[in-house]
Amino acid sequence: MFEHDNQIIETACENHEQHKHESLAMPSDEHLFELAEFFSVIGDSTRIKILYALFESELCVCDISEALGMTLSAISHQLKILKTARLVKFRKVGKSVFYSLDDDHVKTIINMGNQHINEIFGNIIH
Amino acid sequence: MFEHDNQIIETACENHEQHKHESLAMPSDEHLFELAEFFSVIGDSTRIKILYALFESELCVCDISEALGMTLSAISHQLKILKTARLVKFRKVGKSVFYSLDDDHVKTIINMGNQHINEIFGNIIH
DNA sequence: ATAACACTTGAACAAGCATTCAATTGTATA
DNA sequence: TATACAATTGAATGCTTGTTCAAGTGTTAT
Repeated sequence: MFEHDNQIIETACENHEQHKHESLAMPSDEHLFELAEFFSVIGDSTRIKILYALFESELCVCDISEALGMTLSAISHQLKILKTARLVKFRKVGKSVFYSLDDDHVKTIINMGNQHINEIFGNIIH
Repeated sequence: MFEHDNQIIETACENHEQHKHESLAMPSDEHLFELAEFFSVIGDSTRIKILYALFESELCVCDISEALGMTLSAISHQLKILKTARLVKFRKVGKSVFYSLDDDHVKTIINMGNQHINEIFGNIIH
């Protein structure tokens, strides 16, 4: 489960009753890594802005670039990350490449994030 | 909304019909930043592991350190980030500090992340 | 008071990452 | 064919960030 092998843990605490129970609920390190990676993909201002822009409609790279006020290159790099994470898909039309959400429940996850932020900061969005 | 001011956008694309509609749905930069920050807090393996450990029961720093096979210092630093993001709360008992989830719907968000990962990779967790 | 323990903190270091720049690919048009 | 345009790519840069290390705080026990 956890790799204690090449690390020295400095503890002699004695409140360890339910350790066996915890281990049962903990997914594999591999899964945990993928989970963390997914959240870190949407944990970036630029990428969240791109996703928000795509909530409305599909857009070409050029459109997104203009909407966010960032260079084509910067957007393209971020789209690659979103593409790899399977959050966006694309279709080519002539010179343009149109991007859209690959998965509708990403919207749901982001909205739950909104809910959390609103509870914390107590403000209303858009 | 977006700061186009001190950036040069290299585009002359002409597929710009629905820009006014997009702007309506886009939250403020400040909100977007907080949202991204929230997701980046749970977008780290160590912090996700800590949260998973706390799903079961409240734990002292020492317990978490042992469960994850990491030093007290490393865990303490990460707990500070989780504390600042209001994802965990704590109570002091003698020498120990017991941490627990501050907000139950973080569990829901993480489980939605699990759902996404499972759809992408097609494997079943724990 | 002294020692031991649980935990925190700040500085330092290395690894990771977002943006920029320059060059390149591929498609459409003159 | 040559030019322009949309988009991608890779290297370089600077910023961010997770962990370690060493020192410190506060609490309990001897």
